[in-house]
Amino acid sequence: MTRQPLARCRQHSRVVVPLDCARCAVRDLAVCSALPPPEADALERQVSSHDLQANAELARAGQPRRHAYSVTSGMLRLVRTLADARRQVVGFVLPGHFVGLSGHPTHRHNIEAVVPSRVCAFEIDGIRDLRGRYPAFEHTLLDRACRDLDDAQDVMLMLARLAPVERLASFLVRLRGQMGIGADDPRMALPMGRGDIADHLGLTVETVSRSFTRLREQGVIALPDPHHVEVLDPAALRELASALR
Amino acid sequence: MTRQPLARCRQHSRVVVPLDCARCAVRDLAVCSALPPPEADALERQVSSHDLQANAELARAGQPRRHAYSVTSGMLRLVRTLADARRQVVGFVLPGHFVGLSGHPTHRHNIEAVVPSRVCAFEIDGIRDLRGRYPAFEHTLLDRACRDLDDAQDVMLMLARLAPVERLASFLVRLRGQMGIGADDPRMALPMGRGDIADHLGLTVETVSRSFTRLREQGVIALPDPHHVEVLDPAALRELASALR
DNA sequence: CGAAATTTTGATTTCGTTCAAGAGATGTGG
DNA sequence: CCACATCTCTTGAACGAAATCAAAATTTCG
Repeated sequence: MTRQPLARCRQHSRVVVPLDCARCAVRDLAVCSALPPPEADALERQVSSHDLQANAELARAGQPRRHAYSVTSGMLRLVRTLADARRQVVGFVLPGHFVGLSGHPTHRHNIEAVVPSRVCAFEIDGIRDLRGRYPAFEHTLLDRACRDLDDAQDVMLMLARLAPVERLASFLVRLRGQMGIGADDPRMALPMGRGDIADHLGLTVETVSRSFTRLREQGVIALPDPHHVEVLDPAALRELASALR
Repeated sequence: MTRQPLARCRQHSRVVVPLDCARCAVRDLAVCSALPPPEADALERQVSSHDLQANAELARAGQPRRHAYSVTSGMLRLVRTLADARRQVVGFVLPGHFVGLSGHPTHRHNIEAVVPSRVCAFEIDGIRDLRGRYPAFEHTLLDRACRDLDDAQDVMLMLARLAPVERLASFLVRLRGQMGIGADDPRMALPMGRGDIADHLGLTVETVSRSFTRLREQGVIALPDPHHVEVLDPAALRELASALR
């Protein structure tokens, strides 16, 4: 139920930048890799790259769905808001991931940048076209949709049945997975604020903050600053995040 | 956190029945319709039909994923359970719907019959094969996966931010949609028990029961018996279920 | 460096859970 | 087909955990 700072809609919250797929940092992660090189070029012609500043809105709920996006750098959040400002962050989108594909003709949530980010925008029509022509592309999309569905079900269990500290632990474990952080590396960055975490976990900012404090007091994590976590006791964290596979 | 009656594992909880796709009640709803008639026959050879009695287990979490299922009659539930018996009903599966497709090699939840049901079981390998050979089939699967993902996100918002009465209202509206009940028909059946509803909504049985009572007291619904609801004030119900699109 | 925003901590209230018991439905065997 | 036993659902009372309200501490950024 956190009130989010309005996305700054001033002129340069969103800037088109030159496209350079050959040097794309997430090329092998991204859906693009599902296409053979010549067709990847065809895709490239339909794609535009955009720089977003923090809190910029890439799409708004209810708008016609014209593009899908692949994140190159930074982090996006998917946000659903009720009339009375109750908010839910459905998920965070990290580099290499794809967002915005759906049968619905309109967006079902806002897509916003958590931090300054860069995305590739794909024309929906072009995607439909490529889906029809390159089975491998459609195959990749279906695999990803299945994985997203599995993740969504993890989140559902968390929201339905876990206590606040367990939700936070589960979130940290899940995020480490998404970020590809190895079990050996204790450090992790939390680009999003407490409000976003609260709205993702179905809690208030205060409860999230208290949960962080409890994990710290129990020696499970250290908090050099609000945006950096060090996992001191990975086993304990995993134990709390029982929801995880 | 409701303890569920154990699935009766006696001999005939699951029975193979003769297959008759031509007379399938859900033929045009089901994924089968994505294949042209000759190939539908190929599919038919890989499919087996099963009768399940109430609470029979079709799959158990952790088991290798060998089949996916299309429901012909009755109702299934997808259940995730934690070590300490906390339970979540991820979703209910109605006739014409498809379940069990995922990249994961093992099942992530139990698949159980809510009431006596009939399903068609598809070999996972056969599906993979058909996906490769018939783009229209894969296309249908992707569309369905996207829709399931949208639904999952509706549920996430409900779990994260709605009050008990709102959750129940949202559930009733959603179920009516899934069941294809028209706005003109006030009656609906609730095949599942209060425990399943509670575990779907992230509440206790008591709170679900009280929420039903409150909706009844407010004149929004009537409850001829615990398994039948009559929607007296559809507008009020929709208003409460604000989560809905 | 200083102002604004974010995060943390504390006190109080509220709502859903828990515990307990009674009412009603279901289904089995006589 | 009915009586009885069992299971499910509903209702009530007490408790407790998270929300809310309030304010101090810390971080961020111009």
